[in-house]
Amino acid sequence: MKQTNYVILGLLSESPLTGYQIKKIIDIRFRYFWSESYGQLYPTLKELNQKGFITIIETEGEKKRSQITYQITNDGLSTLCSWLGQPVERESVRLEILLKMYFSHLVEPTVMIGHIREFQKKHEQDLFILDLFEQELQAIIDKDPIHPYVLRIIDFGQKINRAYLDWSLETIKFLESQVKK
Amino acid sequence: MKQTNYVILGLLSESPLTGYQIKKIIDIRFRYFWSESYGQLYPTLKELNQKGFITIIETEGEKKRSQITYQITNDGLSTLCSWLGQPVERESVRLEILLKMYFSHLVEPTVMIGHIREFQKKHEQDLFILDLFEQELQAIIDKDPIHPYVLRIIDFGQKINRAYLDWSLETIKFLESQVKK
DNA sequence: AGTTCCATGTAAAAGGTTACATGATTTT
DNA sequence: AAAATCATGTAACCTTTTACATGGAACT
Repeated sequence: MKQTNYVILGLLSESPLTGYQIKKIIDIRFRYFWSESYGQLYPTLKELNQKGFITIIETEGEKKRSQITYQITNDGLSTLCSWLGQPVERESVRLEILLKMYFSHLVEPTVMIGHIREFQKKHEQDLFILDLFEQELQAIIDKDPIHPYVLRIIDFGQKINRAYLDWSLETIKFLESQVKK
Repeated sequence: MKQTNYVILGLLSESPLTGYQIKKIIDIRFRYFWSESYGQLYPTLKELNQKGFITIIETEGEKKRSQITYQITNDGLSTLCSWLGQPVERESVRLEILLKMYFSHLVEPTVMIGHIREFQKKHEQDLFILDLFEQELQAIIDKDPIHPYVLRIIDFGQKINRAYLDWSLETIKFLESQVKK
């Protein structure tokens, strides 16, 4: 079963959510290690519902706005737990910037400097947001047993982004030394 | 045009290669930031050939073993260079281990400790190989103007893998503290 | 009145993996 | 003689993105 299923089951194991809310959570909290598109999410929600791993609750409960809130079932929860026990299989990383860096001796060093500055800007922002998250979470760390787990994934993001930024600085320095030649 | 095209063009910009050799280089040198399958590579080589970005040389030049060596054309080279000038677009990272970590409060801490130890082992090996690469390259750094560029991508790999390993150690420590409870 | 956000969805295309087939060569 | 590696390729399948359509609600 594709991974999208488990992301959905995992998020629904915490609380009932709509497809739209699931997408937002992935975009914000999982941004630096996961992504999903609507074209993937909505059909998968339907499939999970058909299989009985999730059910619909309070369709148009109070609001008239069309929204479908899903809840995980016992079947869904045990499927999720059995997946958690399986060995980690897929680890896919594809960084175009490294591909470009590798071949960038073919163009002016300034070209690559531009790319890396963009990369740097993006990951400075990511790190900034993660640091905020961490602070907020540290303040309420004991309120929920999940919090220390969340902190671990925030820490991962921080470490990775710091590595990205270190590399960017060093690489810009190197490329600037190439310009002078 | 999909990224596979540019990986191929990039590698052929250094020297003529067969599809099989391209695959091996990607598996070894680009392992920690890129991957390609044969099902993707061979058809793409055909397409690039049809478009005139690469040509076939010395098909069965000396050896009788069926092998097709490709060479980049001027068209291919200028296509590659124009891509190098375009802003970096896709940066896809999908780490199942973080997904599992996020939801792992649902299972025994020992389960996740097992997963992380595997992860750790894998990236210790990666780092070991990168350190070897670095040493070899440092010894011949002045022999080719490309070498300092290659060193930059090795450095990236080292930084990322060190971040992975730091995180693994800290996270195993945290999970072990959860076991005792 | 217009824009933005909420919210769901689909169809087509693109991207990518897996499993298989084939056969030569080299190593054990 | 068997196993591993070199080498190419394809077809089926799965996964994922993109672009579009729809319309209500909230904000400005």
